[in-house]
Amino acid sequence: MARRGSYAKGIAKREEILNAALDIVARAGYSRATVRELAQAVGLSQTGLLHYFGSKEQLFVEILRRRDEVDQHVFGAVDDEGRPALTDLPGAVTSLVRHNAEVPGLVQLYARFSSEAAEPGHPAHAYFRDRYETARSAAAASIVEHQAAGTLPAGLDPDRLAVILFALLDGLQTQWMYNPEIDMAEQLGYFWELLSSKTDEGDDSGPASSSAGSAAEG
Amino acid sequence: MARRGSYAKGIAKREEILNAALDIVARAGYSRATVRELAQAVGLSQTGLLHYFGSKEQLFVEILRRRDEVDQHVFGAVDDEGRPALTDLPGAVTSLVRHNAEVPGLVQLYARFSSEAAEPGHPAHAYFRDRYETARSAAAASIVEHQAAGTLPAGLDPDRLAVILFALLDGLQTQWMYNPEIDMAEQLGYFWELLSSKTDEGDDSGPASSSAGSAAEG
DNA sequence: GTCTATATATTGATAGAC
DNA sequence: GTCTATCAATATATAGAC
Repeated sequence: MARRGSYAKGIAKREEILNAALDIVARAGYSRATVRELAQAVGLSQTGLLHYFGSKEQLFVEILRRRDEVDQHVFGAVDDEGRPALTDLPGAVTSLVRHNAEVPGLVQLYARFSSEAAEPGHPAHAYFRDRYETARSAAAASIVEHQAAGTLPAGLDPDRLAVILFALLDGLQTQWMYNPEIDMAEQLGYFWELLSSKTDEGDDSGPASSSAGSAAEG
Repeated sequence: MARRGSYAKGIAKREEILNAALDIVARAGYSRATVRELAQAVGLSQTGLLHYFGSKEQLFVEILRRRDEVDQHVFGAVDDEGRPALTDLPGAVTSLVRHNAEVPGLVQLYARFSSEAAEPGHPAHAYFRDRYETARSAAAASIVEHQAAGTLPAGLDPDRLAVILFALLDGLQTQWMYNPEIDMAEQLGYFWELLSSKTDEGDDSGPASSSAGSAAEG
């Protein structure tokens, strides 16, 4: 849109920074993920980088957002126009998990930053809260579709299953960081297996505790 | 054992510090969990506290160890002599989770510290690695017993289920920190339900990826 | 054993020049 | 937009007195 010197370039530079940061973090991990290091990696001074993202927290949030966007396109949660796509949920999630095992630094960034931001006053608290909300909501919707299509047992509770799914993803990553021999994809596959072999009964008593969704997971 | 001035007192003081710290962290959370704050809370100077635990990391590890011991006794993973007890695993874990919801600060400490220590070089890395190993091992053993007793389907793979169980516990806590309305115990109950309604078939293909165990979980 | 004082290190943030 | 320089805020760790 806007040419003439400034606006467009600023956006481009932001993109460049984000992509580079994503790359560095993926390899070097969280400890190297200081504003200075990241800045230097893209040939900027600390101040230069902070010019684009007011604070470290905002920078990190943008990095994670960026990553989500990429993952969502790669693993088919959204189509080329960015609209939610109806894909094979188990397959997509498993692919995602397999991909995550290739970028340990990002897994670490996600784990650390999300646990730091769990503190209610943290600048990135809302980001994660909303992200979980959205992800659960999308996953639950996807589960419903699978049930309609007969690819997941109708007896499953979409909302609760969505919570469990993302809990599992996060938790697997933690254990994997301590023992890379743990095969996240394999474990996840077993989980789907457990679900599928569930006897197909109607609904049950307990009230669902939250909403549902289908974004990518860190 | 040893009387005469020093040794015994040192141990007692350590205990006192640990218990107090546990209490403070449970209420105040991780941000207040600086060596200084903890020291002051037990009427010591920062140096005074560090005299008992060489570093912050060691202190935190001891706090978590302490907590595990307490939890294991309360929730029956070990008997009064400290030997592994054969108890109702689903029940014990659910009780534990319910208890954790009462001590948000500890959940936070666990989440943050365990994600920090995930970095391979971290002083507490080995502690968590071993803890997960032990916990999985004990849980898997417990699952086997339940299967023998007919309280869990024989078709379940103990090793993989143990990984999934602890992943679920960790992950639920994360989501719960961002949205306390998420009922961890309820979610866990649903998970057990899913398992129990599993059609009771024999074993299957996939190789198990890790070992098993039955300690408490943060 | 416990304290005071201090060293040390890190890092995020700001002021202001170019 | 980008840099240099500098601040300021923590926090942990250590030295050494009492």
